[in-house]
Amino acid sequence: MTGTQTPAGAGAAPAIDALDGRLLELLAREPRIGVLEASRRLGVARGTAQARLDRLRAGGVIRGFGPDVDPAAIGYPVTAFATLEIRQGQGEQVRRHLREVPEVLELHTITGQGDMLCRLVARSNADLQRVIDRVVGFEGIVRSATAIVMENPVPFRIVPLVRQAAGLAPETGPAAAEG
Amino acid sequence: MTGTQTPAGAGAAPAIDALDGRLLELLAREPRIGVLEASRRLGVARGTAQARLDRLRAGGVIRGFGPDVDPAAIGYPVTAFATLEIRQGQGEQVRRHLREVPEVLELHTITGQGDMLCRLVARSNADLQRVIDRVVGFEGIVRSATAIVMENPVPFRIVPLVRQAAGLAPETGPAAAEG
DNA sequence: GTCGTTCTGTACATGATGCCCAGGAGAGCG
DNA sequence: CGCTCTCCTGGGCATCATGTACAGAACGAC
Repeated sequence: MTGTQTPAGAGAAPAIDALDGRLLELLAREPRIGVLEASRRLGVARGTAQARLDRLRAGGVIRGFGPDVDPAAIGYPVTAFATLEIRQGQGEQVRRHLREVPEVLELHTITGQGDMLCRLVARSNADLQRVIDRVVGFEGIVRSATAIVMENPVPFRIVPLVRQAAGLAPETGPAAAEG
Repeated sequence: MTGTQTPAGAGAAPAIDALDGRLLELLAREPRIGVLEASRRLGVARGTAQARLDRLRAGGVIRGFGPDVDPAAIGYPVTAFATLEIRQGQGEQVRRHLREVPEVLELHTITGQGDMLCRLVARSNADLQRVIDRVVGFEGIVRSATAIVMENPVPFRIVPLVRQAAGLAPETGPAAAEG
């Protein structure tokens, strides 16, 4: 470990270099790839690729390799974002409430006192009503606004950001948005 | 393609059963696990686990096993959501514009004519201004509102939804929110 | 110049993978 | 009731990747 940096809190942020960036990009594009195959493609020794990967994982850059599950494929094709206004001091209760709702895929607290933003999924537009009722049916929530997702022109991606962080040139190929 | 919508193949989306659900949960919790180890934990033959996994992947339930990269760890600790109002007929241009911005991690079109919602990251609050300027500095965007994420009480998770879809009992353990 | 770090190339033992097959249990159908 | 189809089981096999280790070379820092 080169543990000179000890950034408390937010971002550890050990800037990644070009090799890290290429490794991450490779893993994002072809997750089934192994360390050995990755090292071949990167043109480095296997030990190097392995050391880099270990370092990225230890440094928290790679949180894990969780399966990317498509909610639509398991019966939840409708996605929505709900903005919730929370009564003063009810934040913790609301958090606990929303954590219990499976259809709440993620929850953020955002600027503006008492505001939260959450991503929801539902089995249908009609079912979304049920989900919203359950979500907002809680005393601590004083107001809510829901926006239904119609299309997803840019699915979640990380590769372009990784390339930028690694000092690599922006993608130029035909398919310039993956990962 | 639009990642969230159900693909044209319509007939697909076969409800997953309990074994599928447990397999998905296992993979979500311990991604480094192999098929062999998974089959042991599930108490089924290896061939069964392998067949189930293959089926889940073929059916689009598992899109892949991409590395879960933490933007904060590569120098982008600030997250924000921006709502954009788009001028009639400029949607496609705006999409292409936003696709070119690495800090745009995902983009959705939402209800309300001409509205989009995107997730942004930045190196700092000050840097966020630069990102927003780049995002909204485009003729097709007539208005925008940004909400900075302060906390993330529920990071993106899929396990509770999978359990529900698979007909398994909701999580009851001490740590009831992962994935 | 010398030290410390990183990368290289190689080696080895272990274990997982991909693939195959015969048999058995269960569900649905005629 | 008996049949067939599907799925799961349990085993085997060859190949391949993994984890780990080590000595030497390249590079930059002091």
